[in-house]
Amino acid sequence: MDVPAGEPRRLAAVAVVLPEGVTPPGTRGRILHEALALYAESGFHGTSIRAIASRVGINSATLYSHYPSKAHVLAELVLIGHRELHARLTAALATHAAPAEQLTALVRAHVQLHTDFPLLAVVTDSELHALPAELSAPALELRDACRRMLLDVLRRGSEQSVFRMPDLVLAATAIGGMGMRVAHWFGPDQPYTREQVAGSYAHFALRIAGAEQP
Amino acid sequence: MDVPAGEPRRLAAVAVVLPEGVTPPGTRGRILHEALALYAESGFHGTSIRAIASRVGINSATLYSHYPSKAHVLAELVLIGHRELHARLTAALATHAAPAEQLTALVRAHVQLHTDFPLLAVVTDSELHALPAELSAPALELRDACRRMLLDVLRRGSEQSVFRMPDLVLAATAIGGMGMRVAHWFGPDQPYTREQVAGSYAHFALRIAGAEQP
Amino acid sequence: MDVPAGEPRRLAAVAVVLPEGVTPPGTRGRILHEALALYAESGFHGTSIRAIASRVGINSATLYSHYPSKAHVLAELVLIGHRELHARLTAALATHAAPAEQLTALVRAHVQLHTDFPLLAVVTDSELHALPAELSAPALELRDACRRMLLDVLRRGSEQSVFRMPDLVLAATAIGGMGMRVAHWFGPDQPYTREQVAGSYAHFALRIAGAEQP
Amino acid sequence: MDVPAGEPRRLAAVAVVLPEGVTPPGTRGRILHEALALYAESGFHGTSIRAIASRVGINSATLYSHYPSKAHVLAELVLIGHRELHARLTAALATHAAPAEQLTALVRAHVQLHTDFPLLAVVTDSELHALPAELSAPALELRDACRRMLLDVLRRGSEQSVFRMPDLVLAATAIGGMGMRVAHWFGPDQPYTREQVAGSYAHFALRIAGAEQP
DNA sequence: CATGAATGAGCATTCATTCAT
DNA sequence: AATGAATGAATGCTCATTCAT
Repeated sequence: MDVPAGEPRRLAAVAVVLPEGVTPPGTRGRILHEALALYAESGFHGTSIRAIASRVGINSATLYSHYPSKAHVLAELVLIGHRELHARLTAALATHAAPAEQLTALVRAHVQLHTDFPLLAVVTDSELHALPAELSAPALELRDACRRMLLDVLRRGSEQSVFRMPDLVLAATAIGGMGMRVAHWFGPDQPYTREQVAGSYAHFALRIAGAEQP
Repeated sequence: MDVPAGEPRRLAAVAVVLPEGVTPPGTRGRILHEALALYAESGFHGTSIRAIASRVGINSATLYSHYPSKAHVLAELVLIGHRELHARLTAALATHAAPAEQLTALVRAHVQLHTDFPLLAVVTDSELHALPAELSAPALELRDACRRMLLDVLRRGSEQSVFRMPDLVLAATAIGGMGMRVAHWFGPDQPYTREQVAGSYAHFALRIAGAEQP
Repeated sequence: MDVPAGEPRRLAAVAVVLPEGVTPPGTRGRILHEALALYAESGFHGTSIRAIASRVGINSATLYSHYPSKAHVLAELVLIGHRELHARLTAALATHAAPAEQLTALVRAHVQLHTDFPLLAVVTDSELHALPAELSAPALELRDACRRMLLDVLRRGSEQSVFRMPDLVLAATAIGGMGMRVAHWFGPDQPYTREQVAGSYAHFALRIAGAEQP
Repeated sequence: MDVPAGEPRRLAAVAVVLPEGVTPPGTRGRILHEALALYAESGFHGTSIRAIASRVGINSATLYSHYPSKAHVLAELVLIGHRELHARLTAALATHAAPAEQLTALVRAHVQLHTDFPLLAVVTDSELHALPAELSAPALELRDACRRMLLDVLRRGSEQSVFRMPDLVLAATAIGGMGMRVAHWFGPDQPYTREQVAGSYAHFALRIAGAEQP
């Protein structure tokens, strides 16, 4: 029931994009790019240090001049992804004060992160568990903060009777879950723009929350 | 924004459960069980044939008396998962004729598959891409059939003006996506029963579809 | 300088032929046939017990009802080959009393063994060394007897001044060596009959021995 | 009828010798040496990468820093062997213009290659078929060129009525075959020098060709 | 006689990582 | 910063052989 047509690849997107400003320059940045492409396609355990190095055009030993281990490369990607999500959600939340507008902004931001950086989102969501606890901890804190933002908005909307939903936490899981999945099917082969998807999903979120319909 | 509290594990569930009647007997079935546990926790590439064999209590070479390769073990799991989903959705669809009731039944079935067999669902959804095309093909056909069931119900509901949504396909991706994610957080550590989750999610789906609210 | 055109296969012939009367009946005989084909093509170490069993159409365990080990199958082939050679050479020697006629008969028999049973000859010559000493011993005795037959004929011819050659042993190695190589290139793809090859090689042997030319 | 006394070993020689100047330096060269010894004794399939590495004194993984596969090690040996043969035959041919002298030089060179590098000759002749076609192709071309050199000399000798033989191609197979076999029995345990063997075999070749005897 | 399941040892190869240069 | 060589451990898988049925 993952809707757009089923190909065996893990995601539909191809372009390897990282948020601006956060990618380190030079070889270190190229390592990050190529690792992202491979981790997204084949997963952390399915990707070898040699495969990354080969795509970068360096010797695999050289990678260790830039990162202390294969896991640290993933950790940096996972952290970049979570930081970008957290920053966007924080900014979205600040644009409005009313829960309905905040929920809209939050979901739009969440979805657009997944349309703008689908590879990063897939890696951030699906490969985090491959990291040892001490490397995933910073990302997990950000993830928790993001989760609380959504729950807070839903709670305030409920308290103000702007929202009406059977269960707050379940609504949050539903809204979060549908957004995360976008990274897997969004890509150049389907007809929607990022704004269309984000807008529709924000609309769905309002409906899930039981917001008064305009 | 994956809501219940963040631990580094890939899913919250622990019990290894497979649908009744489809698990082969004897050693072959035990291999399937232990492989499911490991594939769910560490992924296909993160799981070694020796790790599976060791949990089963057999020599790793013995595994090859039952499956021709590591990938065939995954292929059987993935196929079982898709078959169970397809069977449940088909049965759900048959219980009613009206789109709203059908959508409710469909989403309840979809969600309950993810609460009843969370490990299988995670493997089915996340590890399918590790298979060579010829091994994933049967599952992909079933997946496509499931996708069409959901789209058909939404389409008929729209045509009968029972549903009202901005875009049919996007609604389907949202409904499907939120259900798939359930496998990751549902487990013994959270307070909801399978019926509560299924009921709430069916409710959310109706709202996403813009169904007339009672 | 192995003359007919160079293909990567080990020998040109294809038909799997064993001497009449010596092949055991039933499954045991079929094992011998298929083992011969595989040992000739890929060598003892390059052939697995399962490959033999698969060609025979039996389970690999069944092979052990007929032979105590993989090496014993080879040992039987090697012994059959040496027995056939020894029998033919003995018969050839008995047909005449004069050294020149004896040498002719001996070389014709030697060459024809290699044209009649090229696979067996290749296995007999090239795979014997893969056997443990106790399994190869009976064949080695026969091989030694064959060697002595040739040397004796050459010696008697020399003593009677029918032959005239720089060195007896070296002549024997040359005559033996050229005959052994026949198994590698003789086959249906080249224009000579077994009689033509045998006749020419016998002629060459007489010349090597420095026999009076008719 | 392989004449010098029968031991179960594949060849009588022990010293591992490779042509000067062509062996790569350092670890790569040592790998080549030890692989030659083992391939000659036990064949390609009977030799493990670990056995080679152990004789070299390196970890088996280190071998892959020098050769991409076990087959590539054999391919290099087989190519060295064929190159050396081709070079020696070419040089031999150039020393004289008359067919009889050319045949003598050719056979002396052929035989001496087998006395000087018996292990290499055995591997070159007997293990080539274990290579995939693309790895054996360069050697097969050289082998073909060598074959044509011998045939050309025999043909010119026949045309000039210096040689007189029943069949050109069969004479070539005989001359080539007897030379190849030398690698198997020549060694420290027998009384002939390389020059004695080469001289006698050249003499035999002239007789096979039916050359006018001085 | 034949089998399917089982095994311990071994296979070629790849792994992430280290280190001297 | 970058490399080629090196390594110990591990990879998926095949080996010849055994054994209960």
